[in-house]
Amino acid sequence: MASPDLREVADSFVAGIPNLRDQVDQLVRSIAPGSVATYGDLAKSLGDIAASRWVATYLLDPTCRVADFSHRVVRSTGEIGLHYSGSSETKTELLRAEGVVIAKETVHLETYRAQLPPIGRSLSELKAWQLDFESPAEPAFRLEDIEAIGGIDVSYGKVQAVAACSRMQVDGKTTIGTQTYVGAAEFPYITGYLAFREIPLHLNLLADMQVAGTLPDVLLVDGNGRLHPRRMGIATMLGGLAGIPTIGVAKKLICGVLRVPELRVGKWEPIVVSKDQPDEILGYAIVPHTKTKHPIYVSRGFGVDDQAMLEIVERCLNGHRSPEPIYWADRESRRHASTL
DNA sequence: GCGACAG
DNA sequence: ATCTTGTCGC
Repeated sequence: MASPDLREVADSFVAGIPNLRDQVDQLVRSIAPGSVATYGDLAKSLGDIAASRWVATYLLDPTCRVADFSHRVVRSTGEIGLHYSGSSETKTELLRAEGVVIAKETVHLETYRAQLPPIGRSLSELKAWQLDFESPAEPAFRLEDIEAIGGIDVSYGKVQAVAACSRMQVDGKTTIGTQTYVGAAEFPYITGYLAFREIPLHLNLLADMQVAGTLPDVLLVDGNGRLHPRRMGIATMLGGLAGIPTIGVAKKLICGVLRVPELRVGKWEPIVVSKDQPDEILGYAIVPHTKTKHPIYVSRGFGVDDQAMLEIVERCLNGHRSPEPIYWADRESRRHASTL
């Protein structure tokens, strides 16, 4: 299997990501004076209610390009909510001036709710992309053939972000080296869509490593793999795009439930879709050491079976909560980002 | 009122 | 993820 030019993979991936800010701007401008929409209405027009918190955050930012129209966006309860000016009274007065009746700081949504236009090429399309994503054939993974285990993470500075990949020997604990890549993270963080925020940085870093001949044989990714609402977390998508075996390692549970009531330090326990489906295992949780009560959540990314996955992660556990490659990538990317 | 979700 | 002080513990 010819390995792909990762710079080209990065460029074409980026080309397929919509600009959510532009789309929210367009939607907000479409709300006529005298009517309102909710943050959730806008998110649904983008294609996923999960974006509602980001929409609210964006519209409350004073530098937002549609700040002058953002008073027309209220909470799902009809409550006026916050305003970029810092004053809900200002927001209320702006709405009243446009003829909207407000009682008890609340709008009657049934009366004033605007009809929003549909948006093409947005979150709905990204969701479909995740559901339809076709991973290339997974080459047989042979644990005895690997020479380097990588860990990849992203930290954020004022303007730009830094991706770092640290490589360790097969013992999982001996450092070989770290490479970094600085770039912009354009796409916002929305639960379930982390891949579209961080993979552009990941792929460009991996492209640099491809040139340098330093690509690891397996990559631990800060985030989930199969343990994802659509079974397509960042680790799975990155591995499929780059053709590199990956494992997802997260610090918080995004979905699913623990199959057992309690975790024991150092013991893997399955995470399943629900108590009713105890056989569909999405990933595994483990409390890595005595110092912490917090588990990590590990799931298959691409090209590695569950048994090899757990063996690799175990080798990398060395007194920190995260496996060493991720621990170091996090440390280095954060240190670099703090200087930006 | 509560659940409630990677980075 | 980031914003943030001192503080508790190994």
